[in-house]
Amino acid sequence: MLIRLAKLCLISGVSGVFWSPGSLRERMFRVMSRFLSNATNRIDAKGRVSVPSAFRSVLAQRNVQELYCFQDFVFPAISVGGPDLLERFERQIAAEDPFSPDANEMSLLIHGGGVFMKLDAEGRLMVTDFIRGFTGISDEVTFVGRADHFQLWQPQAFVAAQAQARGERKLAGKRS
Amino acid sequence: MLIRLAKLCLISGVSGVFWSPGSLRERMFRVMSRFLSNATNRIDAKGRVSVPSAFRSVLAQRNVQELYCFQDFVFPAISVGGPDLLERFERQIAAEDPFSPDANEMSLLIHGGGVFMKLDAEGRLMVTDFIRGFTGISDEVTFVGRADHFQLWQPQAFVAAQAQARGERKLAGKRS
DNA sequence: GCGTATCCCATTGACGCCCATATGGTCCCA
DNA sequence: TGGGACCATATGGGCGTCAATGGGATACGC
Repeated sequence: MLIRLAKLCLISGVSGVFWSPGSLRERMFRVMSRFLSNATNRIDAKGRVSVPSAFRSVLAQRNVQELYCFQDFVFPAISVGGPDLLERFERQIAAEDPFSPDANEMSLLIHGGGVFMKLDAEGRLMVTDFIRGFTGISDEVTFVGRADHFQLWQPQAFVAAQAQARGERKLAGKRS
Repeated sequence: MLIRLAKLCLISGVSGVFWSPGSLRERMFRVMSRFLSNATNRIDAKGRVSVPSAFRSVLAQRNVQELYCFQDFVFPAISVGGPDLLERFERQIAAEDPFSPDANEMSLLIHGGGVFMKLDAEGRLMVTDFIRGFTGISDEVTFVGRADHFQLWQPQAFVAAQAQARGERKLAGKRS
């Protein structure tokens, strides 16, 4: 527990300049905080789970009311961010050849595979079948910060993926 | 030809709606009223199925009373939108040589392969043989949001198509 | 007149909104 | 420095509302 809270404490206090897309105003917001670290919360009998407070305050700072959630392209995880996330994807569609089947597939994933969700008054979200089926989540959720968004993982799947990523980096070379 | 028609679909649809000029307020409105996410509902003994509430409210915001339904150009799915969808296609045809093979075939698909439908008082639509035959739908329908329209899929066909699209994206390494 | 589609009402199960509580941390003061 | 009041967060649960579904009744077309 001590370790978990210590991790969370880091999140709110982060500051510093880093590059991100968007206008100056948007960047000013993002500079102040980002989604960092991870925490595991339980799902209650009604299928709800509390979003970590640190993540909620990041959302509040960014004036994010509705959460755009989609099934991640590479990991068995649900990625969660503001509507700007969806707009970035749509911009990406518009950027590449809009005639390509690629764009059509992209739309199938980000529109057909994406949901807008809202938190309740206590900062909890419903863990729907949409989330459970794709992630394998049953009774616990691991929230993982990814700077401009965060992810929902099945706890064991997360530690496994993290361990594998760590191993691959070790094999890849001695770069930091 | 199929690719060509798919192009027309993308031109008139996804990219055409959301990147048109307009005030921030107008864009906000459009953002709020997109068809997003997917949901699977049962067909009752009379052959009716409830359109998800989220989609119905989008239709209401756009003052869509009659639904224009047509067989999708690339997927085994029925695409559903307002009359404006059909009008965009017709404008597209009018833009080309009216006697060209392209325009001819386009008309064959959007006119010959399209119907108008209405929802009942509870927001349900009849699943006709027109829909069943083309999609393979039997007792359940998956509604899939596609930004400016939505689609009716046979549930298994949808997860298969989505999985394939995701697999191709993963291989391409296009994760943003 | 019979099959089909539309209208209307009932049911129920899920979800949103609200308040309660416990657990653990922080801060203040002796 | 240690104890205790105070606070924040995570979690549990009651309850009302609404959406999804089922089914009877009626209108319409062949």
